[in-house]
Amino acid sequence: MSRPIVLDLSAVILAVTADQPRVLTVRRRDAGHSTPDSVPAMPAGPLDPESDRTLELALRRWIREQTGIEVGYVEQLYTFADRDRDPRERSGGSRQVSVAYLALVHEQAVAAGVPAQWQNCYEFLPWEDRRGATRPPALRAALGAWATAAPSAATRRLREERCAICFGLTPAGWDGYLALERYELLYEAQLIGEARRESVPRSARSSRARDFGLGMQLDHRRILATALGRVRGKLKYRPLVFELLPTTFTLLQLQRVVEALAGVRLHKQNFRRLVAAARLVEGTGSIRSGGPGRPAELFRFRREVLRERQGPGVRLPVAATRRAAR
Amino acid sequence: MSRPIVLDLSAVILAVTADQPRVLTVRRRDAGHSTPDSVPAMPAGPLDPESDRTLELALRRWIREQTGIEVGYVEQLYTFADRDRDPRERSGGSRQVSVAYLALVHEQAVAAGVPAQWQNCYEFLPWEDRRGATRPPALRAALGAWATAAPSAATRRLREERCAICFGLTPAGWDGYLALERYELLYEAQLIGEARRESVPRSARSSRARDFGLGMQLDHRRILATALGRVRGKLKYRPLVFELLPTTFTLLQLQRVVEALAGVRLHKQNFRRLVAAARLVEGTGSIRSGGPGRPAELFRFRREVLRERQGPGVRLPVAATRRAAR
DNA sequence: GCTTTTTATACTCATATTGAGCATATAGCG
DNA sequence: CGCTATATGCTCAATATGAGTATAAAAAGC
Repeated sequence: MSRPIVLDLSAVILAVTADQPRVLTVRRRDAGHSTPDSVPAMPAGPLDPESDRTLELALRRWIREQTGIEVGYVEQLYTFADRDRDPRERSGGSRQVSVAYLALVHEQAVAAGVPAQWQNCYEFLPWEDRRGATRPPALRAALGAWATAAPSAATRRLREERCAICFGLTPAGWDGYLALERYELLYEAQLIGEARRESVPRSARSSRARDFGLGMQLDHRRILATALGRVRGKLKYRPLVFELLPTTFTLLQLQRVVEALAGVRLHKQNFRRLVAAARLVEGTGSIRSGGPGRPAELFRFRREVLRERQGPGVRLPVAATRRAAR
Repeated sequence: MSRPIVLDLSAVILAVTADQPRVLTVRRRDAGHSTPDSVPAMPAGPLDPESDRTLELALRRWIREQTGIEVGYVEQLYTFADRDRDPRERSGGSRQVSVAYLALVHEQAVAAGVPAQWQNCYEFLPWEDRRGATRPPALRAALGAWATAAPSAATRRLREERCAICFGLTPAGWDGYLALERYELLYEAQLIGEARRESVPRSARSSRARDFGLGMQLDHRRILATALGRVRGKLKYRPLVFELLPTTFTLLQLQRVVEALAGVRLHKQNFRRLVAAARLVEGTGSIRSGGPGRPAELFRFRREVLRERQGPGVRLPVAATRRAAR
């Protein structure tokens, strides 16, 4: 019989806390991984072809077992199956296929003793956060060097064009949806640690190459980039944000969650006009004070919007993302 | 060792010809299927975990072998893995997982002797075509009957609400993107032949239940619905249409392809204003005559639009889809 | 040759949406 | 009180959208 297939379920579990998108990571204790235990990974585990009726049920089971957390909204992301994406394969093991899922939750405490941890998504993909001045300053230079190092003038122009589109240096501006394209560009440019870890024996690794952001096990950072791109795209036409918010919230809370995911700042007055016009939310009458500033009204999601509007979501203004590109 | 996993690649290969979206189907000759050979299926074949480096390469290999056609644009759609989605499993076989892909091509002739065939997508999903008066007239009544037959008043209201949203009976109008939701609704309502074929022994099948549209093998119609929804959504923010058009085309050709996929009619003058304003195309100067009417200028896709615009695509006007709903 | 039909393309116009501000209200704090 | 921070209301110009009208240029029918 031919080499067997192992089908893994992996979960990108996202929450937004304190204006930051957070991802739930585990420190895997499985044997067989060549990467050290200290490298974070997504919760993941194999499908049991006998007893798991659906992929989603298997996924929820693994999440529960590995993190103790119950997830609500879940959606399938992508299936990763390139050969040698897992070093276990090279040592003659089975073919490792991974079906990745996206889950959205409110951040909840991890039980004591469970080796799971919430981490800021942008620690792994720092170039994706365009809200402040915190993006990696050396990135642009490194990309320029990569383009210059092209073997031919034509390749060089292609590389420059790709960089310009991916990083918003064109009139089109910054497009949050392209998170995966950016990851793959940086991977090709050897600016992602995993690119070297997987293709070169440990001893021969180029020490000159650098890594922007923290690394993850296997291709889990690619999976995270896929998830981020998907969320950013879907935000615009599905009411996903509300999965990440408490049942009642202020408009600023809503805006901050959108901004955290999209990675850009928005114009406050226009944002509230937008959600008001789209009738995405309704006031509850009650008011939340406590912090500084004038107290804000609490709102809740209007489910009825699904009946009233096509593609109900928070359409991000393009200009805001154009501004962020500067 | 536990029951093995077989990973299939299946391809929804779409083209648009004569104002109709077409899908490439095969008459499978494999043994082991309980469905008769005359039922169409998508091209599909198992991943060879030894020799197939990536899923996409395996997919292209299977498409070539089964249809003789070379596909260009390819994108992963979804992974289907529910238990018992394939009757081969029930007879103690391996777990059947299928990674579905979408491919876009220009319709090309199938070589003689190859058991592949182009068919109109809307023959399988007739309710998805809202361009004319051709939608199944009895569908609405059948859905109404299903809602009425609900076991409780609450369930009934839920069913009615789902029908209204899915079939555009609300102020939100018709949303082409919801193709999969509609399929699943009809499946639940026992208005899809496959729903009965799979859950009930052949002898006990309800003869009263009906099927709107032609059936396909296994869950391939569900996969087709997934593909249609994906194309319709992505059309709006990616220049997918041009994969289906020759290098030069008239604006009416472009509009007809969009309409065929979206399943709705569009306002001609506004459509050309839209593509002109988005700078998606550029005139070639040459002119195509031959048919009736004033000759039209030939246009070509402007690749540069990727640098200039965010989410470059054919944003369908919502109102057009609202009109179609009436 | 003239009319009808069919398609292409230009232009109009009222209305809606967007981007960017200004202005004012109401809290906590030193 | 004055300062700062947030909430919320409102304006205004620039664009985009929906729905037409008008005219041009071909083929087909007679």
